[in-house]
Amino acid sequence: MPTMTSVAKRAGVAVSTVSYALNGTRPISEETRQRIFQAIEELGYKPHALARGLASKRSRIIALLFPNTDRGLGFTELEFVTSAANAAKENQYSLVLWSYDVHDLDELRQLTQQRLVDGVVVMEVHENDARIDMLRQIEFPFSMIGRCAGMDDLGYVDIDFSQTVRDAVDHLAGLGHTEIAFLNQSRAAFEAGYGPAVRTHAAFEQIMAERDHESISRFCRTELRAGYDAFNALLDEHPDLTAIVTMNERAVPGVLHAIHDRNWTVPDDFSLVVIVTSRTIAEMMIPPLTTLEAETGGMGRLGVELLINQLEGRPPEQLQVLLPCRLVVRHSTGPKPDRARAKAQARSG
Amino acid sequence: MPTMTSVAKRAGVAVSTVSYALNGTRPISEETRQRIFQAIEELGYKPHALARGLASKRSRIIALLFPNTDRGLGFTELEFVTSAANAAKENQYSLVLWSYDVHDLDELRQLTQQRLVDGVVVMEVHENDARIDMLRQIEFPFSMIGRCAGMDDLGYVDIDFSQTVRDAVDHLAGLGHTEIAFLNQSRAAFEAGYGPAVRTHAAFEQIMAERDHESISRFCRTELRAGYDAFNALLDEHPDLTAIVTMNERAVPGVLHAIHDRNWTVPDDFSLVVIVTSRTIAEMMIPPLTTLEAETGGMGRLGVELLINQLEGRPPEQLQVLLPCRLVVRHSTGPKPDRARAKAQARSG
DNA sequence: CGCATTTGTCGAAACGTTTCGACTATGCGT
DNA sequence: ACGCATAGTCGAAACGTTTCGACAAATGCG
Repeated sequence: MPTMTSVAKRAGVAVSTVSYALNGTRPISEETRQRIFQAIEELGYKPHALARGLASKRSRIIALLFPNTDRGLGFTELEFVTSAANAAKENQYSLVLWSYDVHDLDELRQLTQQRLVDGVVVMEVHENDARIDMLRQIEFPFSMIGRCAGMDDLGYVDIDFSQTVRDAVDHLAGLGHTEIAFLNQSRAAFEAGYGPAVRTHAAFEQIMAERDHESISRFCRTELRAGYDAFNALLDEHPDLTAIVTMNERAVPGVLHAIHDRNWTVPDDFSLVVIVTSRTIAEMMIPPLTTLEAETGGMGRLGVELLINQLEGRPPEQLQVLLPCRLVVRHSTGPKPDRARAKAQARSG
Repeated sequence: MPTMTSVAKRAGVAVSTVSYALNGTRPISEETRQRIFQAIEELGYKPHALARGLASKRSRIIALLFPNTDRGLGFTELEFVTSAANAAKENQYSLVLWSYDVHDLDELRQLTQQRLVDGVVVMEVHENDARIDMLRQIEFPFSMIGRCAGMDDLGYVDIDFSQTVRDAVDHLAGLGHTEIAFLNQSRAAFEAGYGPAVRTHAAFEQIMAERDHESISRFCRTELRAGYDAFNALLDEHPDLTAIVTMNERAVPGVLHAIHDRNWTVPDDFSLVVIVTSRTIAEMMIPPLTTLEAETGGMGRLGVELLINQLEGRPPEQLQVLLPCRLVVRHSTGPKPDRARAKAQARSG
């Protein structure tokens, strides 16, 4: 396997000269450069990543830190991972995947001490996140997907949850709906300070307050059955509900089943808008869902770029980015139904 | 940051001794070992991954090679990636993600020459895969998810497509269905030699031949609209069809729409079994799908373990693994409908 | 024309490990 | 008592880069 020394020999120069030519660290005459690159070409030389990293103290590897839940990542996170990998590659970095045990802070410390990676992108940041505190304390470079408390000087990229909820409610209100509920993710996630759950909840409350409406919301585990039960519970308590906003994509099938079991159809009898989800999910349901779609790909990319900018000492264009979601109207939302008339019709029909 | 030299000083031994103690490369007296580990503890020392890799010529990093398609990975692949990362971690390896351009072989060669990784796990292997040929030629260690031609001595893990298709057909036959079609993935994938598409096709043909039935199958792009059209085309040509087997999960919603638009219901008027998919997908549809579910998590793990065994010179328990899929009966399959009677009823009703 | 700067290059010292050969005790068989 | 393997340790040479200081030649400037 060719090494830098063999290249230097063949080109008739010192190894340091080869290094300068390769990295542009110092000026090199055009003629020498030519000779060097020719030698490189002929030998098929590629710098040894580890040696380079050891000498330069920069491995050009970054890690993506993702939570090690039992049921793997959600859909949204997938596009995320691939786009992060692509973004890293475009910047000549490698991306390593570190799953972490949420409760084992020490593991994370160990990992950073190995000096394998120059920095980490932390996924699923919580409101008070011990990991962030630690990284900060040991001054290890990082960027975040999501936000946490006291983050004024930290780089992050997140979804603009507040605006997204507002857009969802506005869409429904535009169709005449007034009795709207919010179906959150699990109470556990909320109480753990999971950003999306906390922020959407707060946003919904505020928006309803602005509209002088009661804020009806409910937690729901991220699974079919929980969605089914949650919908029924919600309608038992608030029979006048005509629409739901939710970020709980896994519960949606359950909700649809429950609606179906009432002999209602979507969107004639009930409207549903799912926020922060993807087109693929939306099109998988029947009927196809009206959504507010996040550009998750963009998030992975931005998270990586934020980190790399920081590593290279480049000032980022924006240290903190809030991404909007795009409203895509499909077939799960429609005008507010007239339940009284519907009932009368059913009786006469 | 503490280094091996500082540990050696504090313990009053040579650096090489520390190395031996750490790796068990040579015998160390119990007493010295104690002193060394105490020093390590006190200093909070962790070996420098790059230095270790450089000196030992083994980075303990492996790469997962995934295709860089525009629409990102499918759902199935997600669990896959996370389980691979976990398996690597459990074996004290790091996993880096390399997306590759299918057409750029040179890029792959470059990557391997960087000597960053000890080996690669190749995803989505094709029947005649140039990448595999290259890796083989340069004798770079690898394992495969999927199979390719001439792979007798290569390690791989794949799904037992043939058995899976058989199980699907048997399930439908058990319900009385005889007119069954297979909805494949895109013709492009098939012609590119994409293993799953090729193998399921072949299996279906053979099984139908065994049953003395015509083998009706059709290619279909992996998207909603294509599923819709494919179903209609299929039923125009073969009006007696009562069931479909498919591995094209993205087309399924389209198929369901098309069925719905005929005023048919699933499973009363038509049965559908989706193979090599996941529970999450199955539960997302209405009605929940009868599936043959792959343990994708197991695949990622196995692929990684296969590679690591090879790297460590351990003989693998099994060099080649075929994973079965499990039949999960939900609500998209039912007894063969009696179309004639149904029609008569409709006329009289 | 002389002096300071810049350009282009070199050699050597890092970077933090592993590994090899060599050396001293120690215990063994004879 | 004598050689001999073995346990336990050391020092030094890798591994393949980057980076620093030095230096000669070329260039600019008053």
